[in-house]
Amino acid sequence: MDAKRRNGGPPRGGASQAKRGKTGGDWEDSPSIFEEELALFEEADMETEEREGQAGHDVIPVGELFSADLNPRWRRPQAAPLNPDSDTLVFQQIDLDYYLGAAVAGMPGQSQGNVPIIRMFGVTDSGNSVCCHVHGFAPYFYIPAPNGFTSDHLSEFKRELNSAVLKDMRSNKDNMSVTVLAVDITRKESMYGYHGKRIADFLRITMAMPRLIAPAKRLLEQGFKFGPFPIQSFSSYEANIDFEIRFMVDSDVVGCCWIELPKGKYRVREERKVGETDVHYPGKVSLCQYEVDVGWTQLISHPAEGEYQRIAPLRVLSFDIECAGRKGIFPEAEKDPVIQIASMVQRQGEKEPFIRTVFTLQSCSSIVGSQVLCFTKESQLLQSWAEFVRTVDADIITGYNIQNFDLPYLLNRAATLKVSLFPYLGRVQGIKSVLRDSSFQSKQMGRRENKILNMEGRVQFDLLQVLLRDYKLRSYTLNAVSFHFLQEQKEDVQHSIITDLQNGNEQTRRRLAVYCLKDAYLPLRLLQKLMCVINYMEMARVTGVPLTYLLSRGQQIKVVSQLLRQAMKQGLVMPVVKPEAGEDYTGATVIEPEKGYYSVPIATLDFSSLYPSIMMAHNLCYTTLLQKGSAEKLGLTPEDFIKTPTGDLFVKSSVRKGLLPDILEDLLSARKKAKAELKKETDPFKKQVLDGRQLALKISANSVYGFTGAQVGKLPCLEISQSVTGFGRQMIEQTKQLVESKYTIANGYQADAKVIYGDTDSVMVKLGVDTVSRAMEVGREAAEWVSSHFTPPIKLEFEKVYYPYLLINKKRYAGLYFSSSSDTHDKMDCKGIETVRRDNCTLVANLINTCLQTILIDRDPQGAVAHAKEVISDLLCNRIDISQLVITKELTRTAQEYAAKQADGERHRERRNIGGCTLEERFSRLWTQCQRCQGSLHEDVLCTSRDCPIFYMRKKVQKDLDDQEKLVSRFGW
DNA sequence: AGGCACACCTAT
DNA sequence: TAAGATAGGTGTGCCT
Repeated sequence: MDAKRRNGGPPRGGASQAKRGKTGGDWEDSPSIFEEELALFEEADMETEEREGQAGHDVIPVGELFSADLNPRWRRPQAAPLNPDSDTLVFQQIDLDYYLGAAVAGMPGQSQGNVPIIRMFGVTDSGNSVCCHVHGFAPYFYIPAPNGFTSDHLSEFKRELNSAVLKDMRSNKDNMSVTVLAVDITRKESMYGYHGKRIADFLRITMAMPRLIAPAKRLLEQGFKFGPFPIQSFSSYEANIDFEIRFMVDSDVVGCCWIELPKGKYRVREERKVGETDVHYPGKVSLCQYEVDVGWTQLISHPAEGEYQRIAPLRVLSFDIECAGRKGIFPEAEKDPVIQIASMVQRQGEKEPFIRTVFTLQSCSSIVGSQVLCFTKESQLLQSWAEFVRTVDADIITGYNIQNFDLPYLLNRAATLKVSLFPYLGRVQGIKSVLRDSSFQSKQMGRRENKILNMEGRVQFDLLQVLLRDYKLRSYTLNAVSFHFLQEQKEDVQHSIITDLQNGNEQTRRRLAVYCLKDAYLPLRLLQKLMCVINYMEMARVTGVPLTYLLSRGQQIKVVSQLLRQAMKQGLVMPVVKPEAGEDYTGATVIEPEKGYYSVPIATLDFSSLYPSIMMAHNLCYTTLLQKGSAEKLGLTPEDFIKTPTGDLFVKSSVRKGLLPDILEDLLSARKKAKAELKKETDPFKKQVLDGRQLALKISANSVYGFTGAQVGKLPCLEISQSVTGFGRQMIEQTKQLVESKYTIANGYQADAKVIYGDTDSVMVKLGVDTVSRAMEVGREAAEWVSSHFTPPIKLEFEKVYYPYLLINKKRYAGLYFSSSSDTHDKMDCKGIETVRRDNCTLVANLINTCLQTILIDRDPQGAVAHAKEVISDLLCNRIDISQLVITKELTRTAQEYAAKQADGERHRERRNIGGCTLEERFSRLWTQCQRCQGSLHEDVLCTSRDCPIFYMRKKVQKDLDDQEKLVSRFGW
């Protein structure tokens, strides 16, 4: 059963269904468009056949045996011999982690016991995979040296701390004797607050393993005594940095960058036979073609510039599974078999997948353009697919909801069938892929329960997760998403008949296989269309975090990574603050709207990148903040610092340039550069990369402010964030004053200009001009003039003209948007109105949308009212498809809660109890019909149950009609 | 009826 | 252990 998308949706969009109207039994229809597409791949393949070997499209009954040699394409290109004495090894690193292992002879670092080893995975230009073990890097943190501390005290401090840490350990299963590797005195300065560039002695404490940092920090905080010093509590610095980030910052490695291992500086690992082990010179442990050891200071990391902007020919594997569920029951891996797995493999940068294959249980007719492998035993199917994954050696694994459905299902199914060789999906031999539960919580995304599966060296890039993070959509089913972005839909197979198709014949199973293949193909198409891989890589490069962090972590880590890099250059260290929620601070101003319908052009002026430019203009940073009394203590004159609108003090850049302004300048100038290159570039692929880059740079710049205001965060600084919003409030107010004072009749203009609305960084101005082009002219001039009143890089820009403009309320308006041309509008822009809100059913959204069009384009408000009345009448007379009345989002979530509850068998706690309505009742109300009126839409049996969707929607539409009428009378049409 | 707390989702 | 920010409209439930 196609379980993961079975989120209980109502029959979707009556139209497409009525058109197709296929039910079980009607299977032997003509080939679908997708099948023709697949067949076209076959023709394209003929050309490359000779070079890459046979694609092998035939149906292959595999039976008891399986051999990867069935298809020579599966393997990566042969790797040329690598001689470390004469060859440099260059690869793009795509995943980076660390493990604890025995030291390798000849490599730097501790030689005793288990040591942390960084592991980088990547791909060379020729498409060969690389696993690189990086040795000698150990985790560390800082504390301020106590008064009177000299190098004579180092060994005693180290000894005492070491024994304290050892004593603190509950169990010492690794039998460690040395936990503290080193303690050094270094000259550093805290990045928090300006204190006259007073560089002080810090102790840099190097630990043997990353997990020893936290206890060492805790012990030092709690109060630590050593030598002649009294017991004291030490604050710590940079003790909360992930080990991977620590390494990347220190070695100047960023996510997805190119790594060069110079000749003579690394060692190649060879394949070892069983029994030939040598603990000091280990053999290959990974499935990668090249496996090497290198000292952490020997590798060269190339900044993503020039030729190193390129992307290696990564292998992207997309897959989808089908299981044969029982009627009406969510498939359970313990009971329901996996019957098909379709896989498509594409090289990043190429247009089409070069491997298209489907593994089926039982026979299946051939499909032109793809390889069908049939199995008689499910366990064989599973094991062979795992071997397929290992053979293809994918760098990126994608699909739709693979993280929370397909992969967990396969793993659990394999465990049920005792397919012992299945759960080794990573690139490191002998590391079992294990399922874990995790819950990720943020204000932005709420609580999200996720399954986590380790697959060392392969990046799991679940398209659903990407879409949930980056796009606000009404529905996240693969079908809806494909339609939205590709105007294409899934193959038409009702999930309820999947089991029947499986139990039919090789023709019905073929139909299922085509469906399954398409579900593996669509994610690839979407990745390509949305440029996800490229955009994520650019984000990793810009912010310096590993690719995987972008999907598994929040926003903060990206800023931390950049902050640490900038701080290191200046000898600054980042304090560890313990997160505690405090009082909210004041945010932006929303100018009281002059509500109404404007049949004159309204010019809109915006501050571009308002918050970043405020931080740059006023040098707001941790390092420039003057804490209470500091100004006097440091003998600063009033010329040395500024007072922000919130009364906070910051030194000027003449005294010290802040880190945050530096980061922002780098980001924004890099963005300018990327945009300039984008303009010049002709190669579409390079263009995509550059566009992804400029987008990443913009997003990164905008997230710096949020980081300083994140009270439960790594380094909140409300003085910065409240000063930023304070400046913003002042600026929007001043902008309003300036515009209204200059553009007056008294100053020789046609009319007195009026700012009718504004939010945070924008003002909407009625300039009193008649035409769009005139509004553009005056708007441009006004923006430039206002800009001259502010400190660079703060800049007010003319952005667009609305004509006409309907201002309903704060954060709710609509208008025809003119920016590229003054003759024709680019679009109808709707903000905050039902049409853009996902908590409304499509009937209401469509109704309002049509009304707005009638009002704004046809300029016929009476027509809008008439339309609303017509819809009401349709509703009362049963002429509206019930699916139009359902809120997809609500439905999806309720269905998911329901499914989750069924899966757990646990008592479900209502998050929001609506009128004592239980989850089951809610589910059934959304899923089917109101229990009382049975969904009747006729007025005679008007249902007044609060839980009746019809009643609810009728009320809603009625209200919207009222609103329309109110609008008409309010604005005097 | 009106006020309040809360949920949800958007604008910026 | 990790988690960007605040402002604000609209609707529901519940109390007085």
